[in-house]
Amino acid sequence: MENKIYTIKDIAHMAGVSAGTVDRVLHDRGEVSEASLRKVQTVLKEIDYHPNMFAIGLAAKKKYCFICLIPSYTEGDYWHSVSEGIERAARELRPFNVTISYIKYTHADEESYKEACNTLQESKADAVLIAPNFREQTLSLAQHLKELAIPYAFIDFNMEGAEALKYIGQDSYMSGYIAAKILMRDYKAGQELVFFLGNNRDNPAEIQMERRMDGFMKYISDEYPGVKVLEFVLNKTDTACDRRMLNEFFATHPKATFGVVFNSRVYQVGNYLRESNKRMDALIGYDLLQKNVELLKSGEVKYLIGQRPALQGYQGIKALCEHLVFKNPVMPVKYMPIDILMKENIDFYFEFE
Amino acid sequence: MENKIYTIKDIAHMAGVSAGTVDRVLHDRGEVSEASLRKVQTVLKEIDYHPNMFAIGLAAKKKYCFICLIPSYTEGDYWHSVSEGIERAARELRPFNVTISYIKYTHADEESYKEACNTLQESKADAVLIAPNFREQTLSLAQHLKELAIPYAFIDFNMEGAEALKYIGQDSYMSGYIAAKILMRDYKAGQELVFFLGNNRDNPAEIQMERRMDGFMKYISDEYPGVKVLEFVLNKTDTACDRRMLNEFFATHPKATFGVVFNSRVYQVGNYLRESNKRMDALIGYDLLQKNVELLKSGEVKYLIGQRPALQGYQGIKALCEHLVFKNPVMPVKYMPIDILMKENIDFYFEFE
DNA sequence: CTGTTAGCGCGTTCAA
DNA sequence: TTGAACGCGCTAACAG
Repeated sequence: MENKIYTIKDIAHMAGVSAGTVDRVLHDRGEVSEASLRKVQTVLKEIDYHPNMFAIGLAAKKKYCFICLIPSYTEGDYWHSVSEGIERAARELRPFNVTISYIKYTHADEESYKEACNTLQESKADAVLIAPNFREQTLSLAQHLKELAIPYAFIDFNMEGAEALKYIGQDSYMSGYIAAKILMRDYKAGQELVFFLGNNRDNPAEIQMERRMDGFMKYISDEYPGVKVLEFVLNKTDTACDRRMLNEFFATHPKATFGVVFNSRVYQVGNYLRESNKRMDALIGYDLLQKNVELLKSGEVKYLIGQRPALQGYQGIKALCEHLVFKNPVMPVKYMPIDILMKENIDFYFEFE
Repeated sequence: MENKIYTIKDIAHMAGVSAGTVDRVLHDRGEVSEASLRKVQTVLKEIDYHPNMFAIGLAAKKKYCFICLIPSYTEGDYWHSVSEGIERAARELRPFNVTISYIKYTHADEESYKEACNTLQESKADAVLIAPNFREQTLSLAQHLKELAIPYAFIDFNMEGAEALKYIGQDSYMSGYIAAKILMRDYKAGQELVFFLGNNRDNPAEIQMERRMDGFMKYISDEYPGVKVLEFVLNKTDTACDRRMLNEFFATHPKATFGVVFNSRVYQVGNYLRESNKRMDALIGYDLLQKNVELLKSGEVKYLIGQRPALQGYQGIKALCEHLVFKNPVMPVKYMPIDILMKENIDFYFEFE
């Protein structure tokens, strides 16, 4: 357990070779005789050598170009948080000559995704962070990257079959299960449940929602098997239409006072409630979008489940960097915590700092 | 929004002085004429200069000695987590010549704390991280440090009146309020509440418990004003005694099925329940000690409130470093998130990585 | 008061 | 195949 910090010079001295040779061995870029190689390796085995990161950062001339394939976003939405995490990683890694750029696509728009994938294939990246969308394009992209030995990581959603360096995201099934467990605390016999769903069922991102639903239903069927579950499809954009439909829905289902929104747009329901001066007994949703958080504070939304989007972006980039730049091993899967937020603890919540 | 990365040389060039002078200005260690000072400051105001941390790390010769005054601990307990965070910070900061050492005391033991404070005053530290215990000694220690201009930060518990560089911890009142809100979900009329309390009321750490209790009672009196609340004092060490007393307690109070432990020793109650093959309808406690987590998983404990001890240690050290080494401004207060853990999300929980 | 200079540890030439 | 030499950006010591 020596505490001494060894430098390349130390190793060179001990092995009886020069620093240059040690460096060649460490980065095995050949041009080293068998004899020197063995001498250096012997020394390396004996000591606990950790290169000085600061010297590496300072000296490195190699530029790394990371590209992120993520949905485009507006201020305060989910992918905005992801990009904040990415930006944070970018700042930390800038001294290592890592530069990060983006290729954005429209979420759930197949044409847009396809185009983005193509753009990515044409650009030359050293590593890629992907928020996957459509399966087929993703797999073909993964294939292409694998052939070029370009490491790639997935965030948010794991595309089975495309073996990425790393997947970072939440266990959707369990987060659905927890949503149910939290929500049903307030349940009293006779009340009905509403699932507010998105209207684009062809969307691959719906797979995630469905896993959440499965988890949710698992809890319901275990603990509250008799509960009546209604479904209401929210229009992604047409608020006026939603409003009419919701009015009608709540008029015809007066007992439907427990709501779940499986995507991150619980604000659609929350805003409706606020505007029409209604309340549900309990409404739960996902993700801490600004709009969602406001409604949590004002009470229309009772619970939010957080999945640390910024941390996902941050860790995704860091993982690629660990692998590519620092040559450190990387765990293939990292599940994010399932954070439970209510009016009372939302103010103390943060992902960083 | 220029993206250019400026170096000291750039600044020197722009200001028409030498790099040495710029360095003197940046670290205001005098020996600079009014004229040069102004020229450099003008340039600094115009550009967005961030020194290259790697160069700093590589070049710095100054040694920094940080000392942590914290309770001694055993594997898996609360202060062990804190120290893990500190160690993580230590690893990150080692290249900046920051070394971290500890002075430990026995929690809630006034003599031990006094002695530790004295040891600290005699040792020469460049910065100090304090987990405060007894008020009087803490204030006098703070006074001493202030006179020597040694920065100090508090974690876990804020000692009012001793103006530290930073306080990092949880809002105890709110975390008590949340504990009540969570616990009472399962409440059914007629059931009784038990507060399991520690037996050393003279302990200053009890102040924190009391704030939690206040928050808890605030919720109870707002939402369940009629609930009967019982108290049970746990012996810190004498398990056999506790066991007898608990048997008697539960025998005489069959409706007392809702429990709260305001300190981190919910495992005392949980283990009793497990051993005597009992269950309470709901039991909530604080802190993710190994023992607590096990009981959460096996069901004797239903909820745990987490307060990120490791992050507290980590951020405490980092704050001192930001202030002392990097000369960056530091926010005086940082509240930790109030994490809600249940059997279902405990496996995904982590403070780092 | 100011400019110059010598490293910090490592990556990368370039001669030998 | 190797070693020596330079520079990354910054700090600190030194000479002017």
